Amino acid sequence: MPRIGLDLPTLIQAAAELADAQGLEAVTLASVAQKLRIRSPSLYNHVNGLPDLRRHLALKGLDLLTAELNGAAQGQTGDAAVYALANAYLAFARKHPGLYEAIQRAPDGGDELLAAKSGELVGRIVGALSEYGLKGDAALHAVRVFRSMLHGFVSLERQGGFGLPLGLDATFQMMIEIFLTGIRKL
Amino acid sequence: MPRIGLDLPTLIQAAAELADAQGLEAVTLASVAQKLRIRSPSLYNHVNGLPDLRRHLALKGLDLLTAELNGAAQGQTGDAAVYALANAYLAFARKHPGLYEAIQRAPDGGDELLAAKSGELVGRIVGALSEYGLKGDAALHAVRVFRSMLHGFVSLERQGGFGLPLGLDATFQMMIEIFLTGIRKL
DNA sequence: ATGATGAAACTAATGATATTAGTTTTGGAG
DNA sequence: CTCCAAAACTAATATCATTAGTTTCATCAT
Repeated sequence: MPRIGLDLPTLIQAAAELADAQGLEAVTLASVAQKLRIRSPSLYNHVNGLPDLRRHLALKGLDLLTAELNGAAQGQTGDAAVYALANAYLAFARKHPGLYEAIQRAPDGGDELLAAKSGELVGRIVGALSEYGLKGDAALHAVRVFRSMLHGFVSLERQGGFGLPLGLDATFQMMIEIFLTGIRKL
Repeated sequence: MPRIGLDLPTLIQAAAELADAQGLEAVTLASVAQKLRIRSPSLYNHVNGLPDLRRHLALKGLDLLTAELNGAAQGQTGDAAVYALANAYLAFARKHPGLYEAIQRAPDGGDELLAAKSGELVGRIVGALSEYGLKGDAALHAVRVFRSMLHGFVSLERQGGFGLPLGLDATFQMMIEIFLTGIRKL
């Protein structure tokens, strides 16, 4: 039994790589343990079972995504900020499909940390849309619509729901355009 | 061994009820067999394993959804048709969350029947948007954007991604409005 | 140096699942 | 009434998560 020196970040990193390469379904305690050259019960020294491992993946995904969005929106304002945010969101989902899926499938009921990180991400979007003079409920609705569009596109694209992948980037840009045109009319 | 007289439609119906009540994850051969008071290996007389069962759920979901959309769009034209389609889509996803999930998670690679039914559904949407004078690629993009919005909203709503469920219907209506405003400007 | 301690690995065992193989029963066609 | 194929069954295997209990070793206090 050589002492490997495994720690939580290394474990989550291995799981994240598996998720991004083969999908979240492929992340089992058995597969992660095999990748780390360890027996699966040993993982319980770092993580509280499969649900907890998935939760950590979601947390890592939220951290990464938030960081990407923050970086992309740096110094941008108005339409440029919205486009930057949207494109960074799409880029993240394409680069980290497994982590993206982990974010979506995380049950946020009662999980304070998860809710906080999730709220931080939404806050970034709220900020970008705050310049459009939307008042009260309209602002809330606009943020929800924006998120729906982004997530719907990413989700359909990943699942191959669009058929031929031709012109997907153009579709995405047009979607943002439609959104901006729409909310200016409100 | 009393002969139960189980057939494929009954089996799929039982699985669909389980899916809608407890989520697609809860649909296992074991759980379906228990609901039918049968041993799980017996299911192989009707279905070719769990993946095949999931496929049948997706097919049933597509049939139901397409029927709902067809009914809702009957005789409607223009904006009314788009609203009717969107609302029927949302209503279906709320009423049949398990079947909706089954549709999304179905791998359509190489499955002709699945692809055909999927195409039929998309065709219904194409029809509703054909009156807006979109030419060539623009029409393709518009359909994709519409589907992204619908799916994104439904998906986030189901997962609780919007936080408080307050005003979700208003958000949805505004989303359609934004879409229609946007594509008229093209 | 050395020895105790606790963390981190292990083995063993249990229970759920899907799946395959082979067996039994029975409803219905001839 | 007989036979047969379909539809149920039992038995067995493999994979997975999880729990319990065991061993080892790195580190820190002596």
